[in-house]
Amino acid sequence: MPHYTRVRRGEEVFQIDLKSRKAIYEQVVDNFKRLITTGALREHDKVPSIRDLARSLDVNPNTVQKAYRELETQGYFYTVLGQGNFIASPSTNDDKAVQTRLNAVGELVRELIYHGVSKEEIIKFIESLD
Amino acid sequence: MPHYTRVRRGEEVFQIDLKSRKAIYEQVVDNFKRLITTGALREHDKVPSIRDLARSLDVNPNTVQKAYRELETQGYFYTVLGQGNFIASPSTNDDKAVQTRLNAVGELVRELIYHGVSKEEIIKFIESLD
Amino acid sequence: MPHYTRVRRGEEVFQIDLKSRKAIYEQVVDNFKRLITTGALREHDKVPSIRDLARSLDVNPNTVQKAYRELETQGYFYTVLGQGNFIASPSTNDDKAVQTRLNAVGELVRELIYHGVSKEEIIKFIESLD
Amino acid sequence: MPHYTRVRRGEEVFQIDLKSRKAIYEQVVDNFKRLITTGALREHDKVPSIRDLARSLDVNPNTVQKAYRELETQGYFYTVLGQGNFIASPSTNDDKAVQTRLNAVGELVRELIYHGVSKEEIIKFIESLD
DNA sequence: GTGGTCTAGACCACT
DNA sequence: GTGGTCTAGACCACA
Repeated sequence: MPHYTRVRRGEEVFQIDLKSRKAIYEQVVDNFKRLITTGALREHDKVPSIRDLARSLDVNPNTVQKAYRELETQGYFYTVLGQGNFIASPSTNDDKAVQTRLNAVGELVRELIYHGVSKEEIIKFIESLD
Repeated sequence: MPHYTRVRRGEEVFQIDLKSRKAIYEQVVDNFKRLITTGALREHDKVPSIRDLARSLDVNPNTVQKAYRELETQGYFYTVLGQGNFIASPSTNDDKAVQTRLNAVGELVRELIYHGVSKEEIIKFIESLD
Repeated sequence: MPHYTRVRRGEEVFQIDLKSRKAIYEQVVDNFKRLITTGALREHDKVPSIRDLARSLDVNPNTVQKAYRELETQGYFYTVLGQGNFIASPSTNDDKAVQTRLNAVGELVRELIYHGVSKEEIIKFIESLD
Repeated sequence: MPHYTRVRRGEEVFQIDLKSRKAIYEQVVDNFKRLITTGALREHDKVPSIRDLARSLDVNPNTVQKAYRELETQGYFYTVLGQGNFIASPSTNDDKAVQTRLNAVGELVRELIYHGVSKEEIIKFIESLD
C-alpha cells in the first residue's frame, strides 16, 4: 500500500504524502502555491471542486476544504458561491508576505553558508531557476 | 504571564515568542542555529545546561531538552556525558541538508517573484546579508 | 467568465461581484436598496423584469427572483400581477427595521473605536455623506 | 426545549441561538468581538479552552475551534501552543478593516434616513454609546 | 492539560 | 452541481 498519492493535472504533478509530518491540508496548499507560482495555474483558472479533489487524493472533503479556505485567506484563490474556486490575481503589494519570505531566505542562506555553500553558488542557483 | 522572553547572551539576544505559531522547542532550535551560523557561538563552545536555559527562558525543561536532542540529531550539538552539550564542527558535506535548503530557497524565490519582487532585488538582498 | 458585472442604469451603476463572499441575490438586494435610498429609484418606478435583469447581469433568473421576493418582503418593492415590480413607498414607522440598523451601527462603531478611530471621526464621516 | 444558550461570564452574557440563520461559529466570533470591543475582555486575558466553551455552549469542539481560528486570523486572539488562547492587542492600523466598517456604516445611515431617522438622531445615538 | 488534524457522514444554501 | 456548516469521535503534538 503506497502512503502517498500523485495525481497528474496536465503536465503537472500533484503529490501528497500521508506519512509526512506536514498536515495534509498544508501539503495541498503548498502544491497549489507551487502550481500557481510556476505559472501552471493562471488567473481565473477553475480548480477542481472540493469533492473531486478529495476523491482524487483519497482524503476527506473537509480536509480539502480547509486547504481551499487557507488558499483563499492567503489570496491565492477566490470562491464563487455555487460555482467553485478560481485562481486569484497576484497581490503585488503584500509587504508582510514579502518580509516574512525575505527573512526566511536570509535564515536559509546563513545555514547554507555554514554548510560550506558560498553566496556565489546560492546566487547562481537562484539565477538558474525557471 | 509575559508573552515573550529575551535573554542576552554576550552581545547576542535569545528570543522566544510565545504568541508565535511555531513550537517553543523549535524556536529554541532556531535561536541556536542563528547564533551558530552567525558565528556568535563557535566550535566546542559549551552551551548552557538544560536546567539553566529553561530557567532563563521561563519554559519547561522538557521543552529545552527536546530542542537540544533535535540540535544533536541535526549535527549542531554534541554531548559529552557528565559534562554537558557543546557546539559541533560544521558538517560541510551534508548534501541532504544542502539540497533541502536549496529547495526551500527555490520555493521562496518563486513566491517572492509572484508577489512582485524581482530576482535582482532578491540577489541584492542576499549580497547585503551579514 | 467575467468575475464582475457592471450595468449602467441611467447615471447609476448596478454592480455584482462574483468574487465576493456575499450571495449574488443579496448583492442584487443591496444594489436596489442603494439605488432606492440614494433616490436614484423613486416611489412607483418600475423595475426591470426578472428575465431582463438576469440577462443584463448574466446570472440565473432564479437568483434575481429570489432577490425580488426578498425586496418585496422587506417592503422595498410591490408587485402588480401581470405588470411587474415597482418601488414601494418608504415605511417611516418600521421600528423593527430602525432598531436592527441602529444596533448594527452601534456594533460597527464599537469595532471602529477598537481599531483606533475616534467617535469624532466617525461622526464627521457621517456628516460628510451624500 | 430552549433553542438558545446563554452563559454568564462574570457580568457579561454569552449568547448563542441555534435557530439563527447565522452560523454558530460566527455567533461565537461576534460574541467575543463584543466582549473585547466593550472592554469586558482585555489584552492578555485568557479565554476558555475550546473544550470548556464547547461544553458550556453544548456545541461541538470543532465549531468552537473554527471560531477561535477566525478570531486569531482577524487579530483578536493569539494562541499559545499547549496553553490556550488569549486576547491580543488591538491593531490600530488595519486600514482595510476600518474602510470596510465605514462603508457599512454609510450604507446603514442611508437606510436609516430612508426609514425616516435624521442624521442628527443617528449622531445623537452614537454619542450616547458606552 | 492545551490546540491541531482528520475521518465519516449528515444537512443546508446558493446557482 | 457547488461550497459551507456541524456532529461524533479518534488520534497526535506540545508544554
